[in-house]
Amino acid sequence: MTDNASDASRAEPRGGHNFLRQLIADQIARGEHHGEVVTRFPPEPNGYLHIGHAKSICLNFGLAEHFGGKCRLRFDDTNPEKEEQEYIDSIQADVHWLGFDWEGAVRFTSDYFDTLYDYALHLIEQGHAYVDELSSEQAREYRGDWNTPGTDSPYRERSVEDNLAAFEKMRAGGFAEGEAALRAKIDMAAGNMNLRDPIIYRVRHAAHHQTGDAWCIYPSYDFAHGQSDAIEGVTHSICTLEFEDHRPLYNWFIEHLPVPARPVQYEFGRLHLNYTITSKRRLRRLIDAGIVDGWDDPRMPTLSGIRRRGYTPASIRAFCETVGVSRSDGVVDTAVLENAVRDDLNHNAPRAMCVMDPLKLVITNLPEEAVEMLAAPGHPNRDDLPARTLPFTREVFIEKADFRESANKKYKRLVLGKRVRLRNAYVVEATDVVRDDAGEVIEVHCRYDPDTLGDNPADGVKPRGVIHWVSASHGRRALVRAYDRLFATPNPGRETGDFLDDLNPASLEVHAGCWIEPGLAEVEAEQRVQFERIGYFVADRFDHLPGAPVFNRVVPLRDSWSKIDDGR
RNA sequence: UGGGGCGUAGCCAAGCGGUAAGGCAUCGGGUUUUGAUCCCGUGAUUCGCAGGUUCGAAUCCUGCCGCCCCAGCCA
Repeated sequence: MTDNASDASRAEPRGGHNFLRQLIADQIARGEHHGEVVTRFPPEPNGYLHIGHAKSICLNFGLAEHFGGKCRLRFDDTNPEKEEQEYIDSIQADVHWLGFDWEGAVRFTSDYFDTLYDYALHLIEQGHAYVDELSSEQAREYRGDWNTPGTDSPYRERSVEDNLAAFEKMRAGGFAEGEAALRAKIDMAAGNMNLRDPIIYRVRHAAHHQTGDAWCIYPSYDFAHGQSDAIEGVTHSICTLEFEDHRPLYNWFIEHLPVPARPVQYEFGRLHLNYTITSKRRLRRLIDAGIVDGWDDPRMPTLSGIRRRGYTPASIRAFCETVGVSRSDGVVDTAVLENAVRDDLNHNAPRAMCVMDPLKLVITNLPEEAVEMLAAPGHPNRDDLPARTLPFTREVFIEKADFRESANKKYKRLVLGKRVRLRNAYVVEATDVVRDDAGEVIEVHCRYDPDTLGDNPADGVKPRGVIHWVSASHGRRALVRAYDRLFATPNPGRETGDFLDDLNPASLEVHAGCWIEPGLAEVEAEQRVQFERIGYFVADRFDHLPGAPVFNRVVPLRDSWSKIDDGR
């Protein structure tokens, strides 16, 4: 299956509760917002999007979709020193991949720099803002702390004319960075630190990726964000919990400025996943330390990594829906994410066979040149997926783990002297083994029962189970990477102090000598498939070549057996 | 010691004065040519703790405890 296949069935997933969806439904019922809901996804282009952002994307776009409103993509680009075009591109690609389209053109906070500048002027003229020439160190001292009220800056009571002139000097490049900043005149004794005369504009002699050298002063997040929301007619400005105590400031600006609309900020709890990390700093360390291959390594929690791992956009959306949206800060089990993709792939991924750790099985009552083409379904309960054809030959490969010389009855695979069914083919009975000089079994001999295609043996002795296989003469070689979670502990670094000490040493196992059924060698990159009895896999987005197949394991099949009994 | 939040089953999460939804996980049982899927069944005398109001509280009041965020001219 490809992404489009799963997008086709974009049913409203059920499960998690979303307090914002309910709140908006109530508002609309009361006749608010004129029935129109406008949201936005406002990333700063300073890094790659990760699974946590997916929750915000699904929330903002999902709400607009649900209420027939609009959602836009707006880059919050007020800090040119940390932002890059590369991120602007990757963020757009990731949002699209997730399955969302923003209304109209991509927006940038920098689109509104002129208006924002005028708003700043307005604040100065109204006596609500002043240019502070305290250094940032001095400003920190004046700010006080949680237990000490701040002290007014000596520049706080400058005249409007004075401020206007100083602000113009800032804009014209008359100040070096840190020498002056425009601040809102609110309350230096406020319990909420955000209200202790917050910065509105600061000096940055840096070129901006969108506006070039047009400006050497840039608005702060607090000043730019709400006003941009107002300019765009955003009705619900949704952000995460840590911005909660910025809300009074958000409202203060809206109330003191001649903005065209009055957006309202709402906060929700961030997504935390156990066994993973999402901090930009730590993710970068994984790359720098060479532990992963880059931002899109299949083990990374970035959307590009998750995509390369083989997760479907639909499964990420379903996951976000399952997790729900609330105001509490919880930690979601990674198993829920894995389960979401299993759900999707179980329904949509075609089945195939792959032997990852091969052992030769010789069917001695089959002539060497015999090739029987067996039909196999593409999916056990979906006949709309195309069937496949499996060449059945004298020599096939089975998994080493699927054969034992002796085992108890719980072992439902091939045992010397016993029977097992080859998936989609015949029942075989193991008769002999061939050993190498070290005594290791390198070949198993068996006889097959030609009357067991679709039937049990006539003598009533049923096979113990079903194992997968690939023709040794007609199968194709493949490279398979078995990925697992990157960390071995639920909260990396919590106990050890350094998250790098909690790595899962087996997060990647490369299987170079795999055998896949012939039809599988020609699949396209990003095609997903279930290797029966093993798990879900995807043809690598970049490394897979027709004729030189490379598969990534998305997630193994659920396995209730391995944790119960080893069958010995 | 200040300000803002959050505490309901292992994990998410409803409930908002009338006697504890749902999902994931777990554990039983059934079906099965994937030890998968699917299908049934399975858990809180109790809602952080302690008091109080009430015929009746997870829901209201008081006090306490725990966890998260805030002292960037970052977002």
